[in-house]
Amino acid sequence: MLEAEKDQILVSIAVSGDIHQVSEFSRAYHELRSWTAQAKLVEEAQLITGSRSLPASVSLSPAQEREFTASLQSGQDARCLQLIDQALDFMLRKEAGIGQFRFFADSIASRVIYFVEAAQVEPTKIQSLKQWTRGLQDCQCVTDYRQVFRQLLEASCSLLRSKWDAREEPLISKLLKVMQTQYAEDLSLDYLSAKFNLTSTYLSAYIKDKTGLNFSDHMQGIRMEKARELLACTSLTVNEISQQVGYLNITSFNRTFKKVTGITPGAYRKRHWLQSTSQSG
DNA sequence: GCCGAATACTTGCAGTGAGC
DNA sequence: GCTCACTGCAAGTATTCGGC
Repeated sequence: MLEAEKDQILVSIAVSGDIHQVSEFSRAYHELRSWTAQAKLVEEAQLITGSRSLPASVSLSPAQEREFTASLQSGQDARCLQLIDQALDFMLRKEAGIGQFRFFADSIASRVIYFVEAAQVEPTKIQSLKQWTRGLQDCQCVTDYRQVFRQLLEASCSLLRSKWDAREEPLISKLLKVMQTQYAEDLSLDYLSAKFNLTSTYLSAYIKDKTGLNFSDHMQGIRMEKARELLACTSLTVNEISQQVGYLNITSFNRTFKKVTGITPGAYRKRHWLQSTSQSG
């Protein structure tokens, strides 16, 4: 019997008369297991007759990873979920196997737990978070994954936000608040260091030490999130959006946007528009 | 914990060209 | 004509490292 999957699937095994040794059966069993891991994440029944080719990459891109980490650490669960949704959509489109979905879920969950532990949240609260991560192992469809990720990320970000707000790190909490509210202005490390009576070099190192990310990474993450929102939900020109999110120059905005998302602002808007029209129509 | 100097990186400007 | 993408270059800014 497929012990690990006994609660989720029912398997009937017919043994060919050609198999005489236990080792042969064992090999067939492991082959079958690898096939089940390659099954598509769909709710309808599937007929699996052999191995199939799977998408090579099922993780966040390096830029998405940086943004996910920045959003997680600053307690922005909505943006974290957006990135997860994008990744799950991509995996669905590429017909990733259920094993790849599990691997992706495990890697995200362990990263979330790592950062919550690094923030020195009380162990009892971390234990309750781990319940959500265990829930990821029981997901049967992409809707399940979205739901469990939502619960996990909302709880984790809430813990991280309250940790900063609990005045254990009052300075970093204030800094993140300024960055999140004044991203549209010409916000520099010099401005912040003057505001908090520190040198810019010390402040730079302090932000990196406390959050794991640089000042630039934080600002970029916040600005790009807002830019995506404006591109998707408004008819403002790219130039207007670049100014609204704090770039004085559209060239810098275009360059940064492409670096972070992999596509230009115009292409992003077009793609979002195509997706929304195909969903509504 | 904090600072100064060197280095690395980002930004803004100017210019060009493609597409509508 | 307008918007957008792209490039090279110079200037400005952020990061890192060694030291106090």
